[in-house]
Formats: sequence, structure tokens, C-alpha cells
Amino acid sequence: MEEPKGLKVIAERLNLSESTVSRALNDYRDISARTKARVRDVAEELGYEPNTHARRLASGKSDTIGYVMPKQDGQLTETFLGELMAGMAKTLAGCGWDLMVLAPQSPEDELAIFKKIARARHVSGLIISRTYIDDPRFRILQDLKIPFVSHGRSNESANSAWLDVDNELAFVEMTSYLASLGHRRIAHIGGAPVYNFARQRADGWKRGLKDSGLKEVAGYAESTELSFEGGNAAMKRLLALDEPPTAVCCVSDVVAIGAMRAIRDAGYLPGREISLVGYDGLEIGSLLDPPLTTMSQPLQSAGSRLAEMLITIVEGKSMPADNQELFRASLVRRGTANPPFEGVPEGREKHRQSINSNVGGFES
Amino acid sequence: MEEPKGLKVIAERLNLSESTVSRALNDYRDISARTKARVRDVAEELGYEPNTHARRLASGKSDTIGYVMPKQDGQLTETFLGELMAGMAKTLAGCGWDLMVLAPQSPEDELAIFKKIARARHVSGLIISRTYIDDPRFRILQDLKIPFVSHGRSNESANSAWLDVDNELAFVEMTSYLASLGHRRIAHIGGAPVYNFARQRADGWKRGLKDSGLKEVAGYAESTELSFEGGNAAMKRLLALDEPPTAVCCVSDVVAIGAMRAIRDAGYLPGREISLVGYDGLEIGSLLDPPLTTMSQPLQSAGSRLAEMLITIVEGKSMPADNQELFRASLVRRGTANPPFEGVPEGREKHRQSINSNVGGFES
DNA sequence: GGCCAAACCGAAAGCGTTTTCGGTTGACAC
DNA sequence: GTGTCAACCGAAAACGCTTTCGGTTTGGCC
Repeated sequence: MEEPKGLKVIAERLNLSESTVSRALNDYRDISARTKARVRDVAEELGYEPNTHARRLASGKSDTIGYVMPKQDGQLTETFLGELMAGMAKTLAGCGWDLMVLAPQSPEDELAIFKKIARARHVSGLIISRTYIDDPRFRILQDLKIPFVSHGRSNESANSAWLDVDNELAFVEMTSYLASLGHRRIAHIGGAPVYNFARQRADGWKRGLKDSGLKEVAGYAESTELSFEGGNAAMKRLLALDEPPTAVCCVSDVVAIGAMRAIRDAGYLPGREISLVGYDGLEIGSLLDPPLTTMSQPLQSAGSRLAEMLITIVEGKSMPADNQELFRASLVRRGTANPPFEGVPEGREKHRQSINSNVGGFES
Repeated sequence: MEEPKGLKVIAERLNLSESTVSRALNDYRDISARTKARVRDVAEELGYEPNTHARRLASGKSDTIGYVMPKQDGQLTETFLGELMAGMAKTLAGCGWDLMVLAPQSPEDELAIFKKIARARHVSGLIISRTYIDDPRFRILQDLKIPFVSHGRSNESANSAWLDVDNELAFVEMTSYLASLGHRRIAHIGGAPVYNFARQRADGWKRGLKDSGLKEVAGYAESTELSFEGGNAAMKRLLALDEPPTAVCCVSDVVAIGAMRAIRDAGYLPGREISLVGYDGLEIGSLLDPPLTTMSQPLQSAGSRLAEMLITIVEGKSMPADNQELFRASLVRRGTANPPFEGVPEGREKHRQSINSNVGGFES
């Protein structure tokens, strides 16, 4: 009934020892090619699959890496999670590794998880994301000697492995692009300054201004939370300025979408009176009206690469500091970035009525 | 330097045997309360953490469940993945279980993964999603004796564990709601009829029509792929009918958004000339203009519940067939469902120009 | 023929737990 | 004092694999 599995049966069947069978399957070179072939055949025939736990216990390896999920603040930002994880899981599976997801509920919880991993060693490496400018996790993981790769840099990441997008460059390009369209008053709606990517993007915006010979106007550097409401509120503040910007660089697509709404509510049309560019390349942006111009980053391949990097580090084939890669975002031109509006000023009101007559259902 | 871990050191330190320590930590009742306390103290002090692999090898349990990711067709539908997995990971972690993600690249790949799990047993249960009307995976998993819970039903799911949303009821409600607003010509844009949820939703629409005393008009039952383009194309076909519908029930928010675009492109305003309701409750829907009326389902709690169910089944505390739960979706009233339009017919063209003058950037 | 490698394989010692099975106490009743 | 029954605890055998170490062949070469 219950046919016993294991090396044992293969060994008996071939009159070999278990150890020989094991080494044959693991392709040791002190086993003759002929024996290996015979072993493999029988293993195949029997549908043999080694017991993961036994193997990991004996070898001391875990062949598993963990992905630390970012906390779920807004739902929307998590669009990329699926893609990223699919990328990881795919390449990991190719190497026979497993992907485990960790969803810490709080920083303390996260620390507890790290400590547990450091002891139990059932996960041999981690991928962390959403890095802060000063991110304590880098030191913690180094102290605990847990190999890791971060998706995003930090002040602490000089000696560790990371994969990041060149956020600064992306925002330089974004800003320069808007400037090249003729915009002179370009604002920025950034994210909470604890996040490293938020700082990088703000820096890129500043450098872009400089490169284009523009000055940073007071009040043009907004900062907000990464949500629709955040973008909406920030845009409202910008619109309330004496001289509102004619173009806005947004830290994310979600923020940009919120900003679009504020622009509409003020009686303007995104991409006409006020241009804006988002960041992330969410597909949803292309469904908006007008479709959102944005910078897109490759996600699936990022996940894949993160996994690759971590594996080489875990296996000792490379040092963390030798694994630092910068991806590049690319501009996706859609409908919200255009030359500055030259229409008649009084056209505003007229426009407002026609465009905005039906927001939220026309009966209310 | 390298302090040896393990039961051994605790045992030595207390002059106990390893087995006693083990049983003390696992709260066996043949260990005195005093001994347990002493053991726990020392374990705490030493920061002891049992070796996962050894424990799993010896106990024959794996304390791990796997989540089979749906294939990545569109990116957008995956918004819910993050939430769902967070829900799972959270409750699993509460029980000391791990969550492993599996991303099969093809049906064959999926089968290979199942077979491997059946042998290696390093994952003691699975959660599958995106069920088909006739889904071979149910039989396969049963034959392989892998415990599982499906997120969504199937023709094959009578004797297995599942958690689903009452898709049919949701669409009955959706349809009835539109009818109660005064609509008589209500169409449906459904998904590929291989998916069980697509069929359920279509059935709900039909029943909703009947309940409201309406008839199914020829050509009103559209079916398309779950994407923006799919929704767009389907809506175009509906608009081309001699008598287009005044309201449309969409199988998903993404499809609804695509349909909105088609409606706009035809010179109408979603929610005015043509009402529509989506399904999923994506937050992005609230950012649209007008915001999308939709049916929303609880995701985080679904993930959590799926995990709970699977654990009880794996632990033999309940039978699969006793774990069948139906969640209920709830209507989110936003801007795209309103009473039928009573405006002057010739208003169309005028309206078209003002509303749609800037789609895709006004310079092109 | 003898010596040395190289090639190949087996024995056995782990890996760090869990769990069964006895064995030793002490208390308590008779 | 004997027996009995709990209450506790230790010894030891798994669990199924990896890996070191040593042993037996072979074949080549002087």
C-alpha cells in the first residue's frame, strides 16, 4: 500500500549503498557515469523526490529566501507586488529554491522575525523593500549575519547588496522633459521624506530644474503621503499659490491621479492648463482621461534579478557590495504632459462647466 | 565564538535530558510545571529557537502552506494579490506557519509542482485560485492527497474546501439595482466562460433580469477577456446594436473602465447616457471621473480565512467538505449608475465635443 | 611483478529534533 | 512492608538525507 520512498529503495534495487545513490543524484564526480545513469533511471521510474527537510537538515542549507512585504498602507501601491513576486518565484524555482513571504505587522514584529531567522536559519536570505533614508534594518541584518538584498538604496546601503531604479535620473529626465516642452514653473509633489526613493526623486527634480536653467520657486516642493488623497491635497496647495505651477512632477502615479482630480476640481484640465507626469508606469494610468504620462520601471525582471543576486550571495559566490545594480526608468508619453497652455484666460470658466459638469454623478 | 545552539546546551545547563527539554518546550503533560518553567527560562535566556528542518523532519509536519499564484495575464487584476497574501501570511504567522508562494508558468509546470509536493511533502497544503468551471486541479490534488482550499468554486468542488464570494447574488443585486433605477435595457459584459466566477456572474445577471421582470435582449450578453481592451471592445459591440443598452453590468472593474472609455469615445458620458457597474471594489475606481460604481469584496479577511480553513484541514480537525464558505459582496455607490438619461437626443453631439475634446492630449 | 594514482564505491557518523517505551521515584492505601 | 498508581524523567530509536573517510579495484608504468 504505502510504498516506502527514499534513497533506500533505490539503493536496494540497484545493490548500491544509500550514500552512492545520494552522490549519484547530486552529481558527485567520484561516481561513474554509468552508475549515475542507472541511478537516475530508477529514481525517475520510482518518481523519487528527496525529502526536503532531511536534505536541508543534513546539508545545513535551506534553499529558501524570504521576501519581506511592505506594510499595507494604501492598497493601490501594491499593484506591483504580484509582478515582483512572480519574477522572484520564477527564477528561484529555476534553481530549485523556494520563496517564502513574510508580512510583519509592525517594526517590532519585523525585528522578531529577523531574530528568529537568524537562529532557526530556515530562510537563508532576505529581500527587503521600501527602504528608508536611514534604515535600521541594514545594520540589524548585517549584525545578525543574514544575507539580504534590498530593493532600493539607503544611507546604510554602501556595503550591502541592492537593486534600485535610478530615481534621481528618472526625475531629472521628467523635469527636463517638461522644461523642453516649454514649462518654466515646474513643481514637485514628493513622498514622505523618510523614504529614500522620495528623497532621490526630489533631488532629481531639483537637478532637472538646474540643468534646464530654472529656479526652484518657493512653495513648489510639496510633500505628501503616497495616496490619492495625498496627491489631491498637495495639488490643492499648489493651486492656491499666487503663481501656480504649469507643470508638476509627481512621486507616483497614485499621487498624480489624486493631483489630476484636484486640477479638474479647480476647473482646469490635466495636460492642458497644468501638465503632470507620474511615476511607476501603472497600466491603470493609460485608462484615465486623459491618459497619464509617466515613468515606468521594469518590475518582473527586477524581481528576477533580486533573486539571482541573493542566491549568489547566499552561496558565497559573490560579496554583497559587488551586487549593486541600477535600473533605469523610461518615459511613457501619454496625455498629461504638453506645452504650456496659451488659451484665453477667461476660457477657464467656460471650460470648467463643460468638462466638469458630471463629476460624481450628475444628479447630485 | 560560535556558541553551539540546540536542545543540548539547555539540557546540559539544567542537568536534564534533551528529550525532557524538548517535551517541556512542547508542553507535554508528563513534565512537571516546575521543570517546564525552568526550561522555558533558560531557553528564553539563550534565545533558543528550534531548528526548523530538524523539527519538521522528526515530526513529519511541515507547518507550511503554499499559495498558487494565478498566472499573470494582465497586470491590473493583481491588485488584490498583495492584500490576499498579507491576510494569509498574517494568520499563518499567528500559528507559527509559513507561507510559500508558487508561480507556475504553465499548466504542465503546475502539475509538476503538485507532484513534487505530493512526494517531498515540504508543503502540507495548498491554496489555489482562479478556478475554472471544470477544473482538473481538484481531482489531481485529491488524487495526490494534497490538502487544499480553493478561492472560488468549480463544478468539481462539491467535496472539497472552498471560500468564494456569492458572485451570482452580487450580480443579481447589481442588476436589480440598475433596474430599480429605472433601466430596462441592461446588458452584461462577462469574462471568458471557462472561469467559474464568470459563469456565476453571468447567471446572476440573468436571474436579476428575471427577478425584475426584464427579458434578456439578443446581443446583450457579451463575453470578453478580463482587460481594459476587452471591456472596451465589448462595449463597442454593445453600442453598435440597434438598440444599445442603457446600463451595463461588468464582470470586473478593469473591464468596466475599458467600457467607460468606449462610452466616452462614442460621445456619451458614463453614468449619464449609459450607466455601468463594475466588480472588485478596486480603489482606483473611486479616482475615476466619474467614479466607478462597483461591488466590493473583502480580501484581507478572505486570505485570513483561507489560511485558517486550510490549517484545520491539514491538522485533521475538520473535513474538507465541511469548509465551504460564501462571502458576500457589497454595493459601493459611486458615480456611474444613475437613472436612465432623459435629455434631448441631439444633445449628444454637443456634449461630445465639450467632454471629449481633450482625450489623449489636446494637440494631436 | 610491484608500485602509485586514479577511479569508484561502502560504512558510518552526523544533522537537531520528536516520540515511544521504560524506569525510577514517592505517596498512599492496605 | 508490600503493592499500586501517579507523576516525572532518561535512553534510544527514529526521521531521510549528506558527507567524510577509508577501502577496494583498476590501469599505467617502470
